[in-house]
Amino acid sequence: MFVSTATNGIDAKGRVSVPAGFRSNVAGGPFDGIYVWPSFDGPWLEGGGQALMDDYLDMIEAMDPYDEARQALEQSIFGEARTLSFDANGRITLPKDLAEHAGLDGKVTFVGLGRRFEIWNPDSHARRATTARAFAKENKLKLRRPARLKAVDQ
Amino acid sequence: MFVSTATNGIDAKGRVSVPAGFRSNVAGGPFDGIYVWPSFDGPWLEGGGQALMDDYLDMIEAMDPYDEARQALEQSIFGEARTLSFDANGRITLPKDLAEHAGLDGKVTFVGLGRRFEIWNPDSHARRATTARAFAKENKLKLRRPARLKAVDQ
DNA sequence: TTGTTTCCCATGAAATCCCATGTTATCCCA
DNA sequence: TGGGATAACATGGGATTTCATGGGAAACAA
Repeated sequence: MFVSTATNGIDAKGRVSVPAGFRSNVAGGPFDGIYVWPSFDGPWLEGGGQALMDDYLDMIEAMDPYDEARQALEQSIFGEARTLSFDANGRITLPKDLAEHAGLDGKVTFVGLGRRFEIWNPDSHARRATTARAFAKENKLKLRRPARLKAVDQ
Repeated sequence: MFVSTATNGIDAKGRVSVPAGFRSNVAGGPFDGIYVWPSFDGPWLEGGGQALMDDYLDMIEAMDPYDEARQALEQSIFGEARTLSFDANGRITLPKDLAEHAGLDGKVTFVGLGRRFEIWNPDSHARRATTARAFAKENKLKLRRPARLKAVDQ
């Protein structure tokens, strides 16, 4: 599970350390690295490990082959995603176009969100985190008991 | 189940002993430790084990992916949470920003609340416990034996 | 060549591990 | 039921490892 937030630097070669907790979370996969693609929702990046991509594949395969939404998702996720491998010190090299999409420069913020994570410009993320906290407080009642807990007769 | 209240010291390195009863409650999980994040409701910390985080993940994933409330909750829970591992003696190291959020200094109070627990400044907790007791007395008639909840495969 | 990418090693700071100790709680047996 | 033995717990401090980061050399591409 991806949790917590960490800000690391981008060096002159475009390298960024992936937080150690994120790395251990994808360890054991078919390759030593992560999948990253531009969010189609805004100026940040989405990422995850093999397990996340398998989930998306299952969801997409459950749709009809020529469903327009399916084709859009296939294109926007699988078409845009990169496999970024770790170097011996746990860094990835961020491709320029991805850095551009997210407005990354100098420093980047990794945000764990459970099954997946996001990569943000630190300033943009700080603003978002502030509003999110207020919004979470107002909307906490939307959290409902998990579906896997069912009432039964005793 | 997390129950009872205990107050332990923070040492110079920021280490705190987690009450033994809390530790045994999360034993057997994928890592030997707890998840802790700042409450978005006030100056204290929320915590739990893997089971609690799995519940939150289920609840959040049951919401519409583009619901703003969902994104705010994802950010405020998973984005802010830390995995704090126990050392050989059952201590965690409290990150400075978490200690700051809860106004912790010298001593901390763990409060068991069933599926989750909270971490408080001992003085703040004493004040809250007093008002909570009065509130419970006024609202005791709301207690009803619920239908039993059982975990089921989905 | 010239620029880019990958691999390798160095370094300082921070986090973690390991061992020691006093105190409290629990066990056990008379 | 008393009371000593034993184990569990909370705490302190030094040693070691991990982590993030920087830079050079070798492989590769244009």
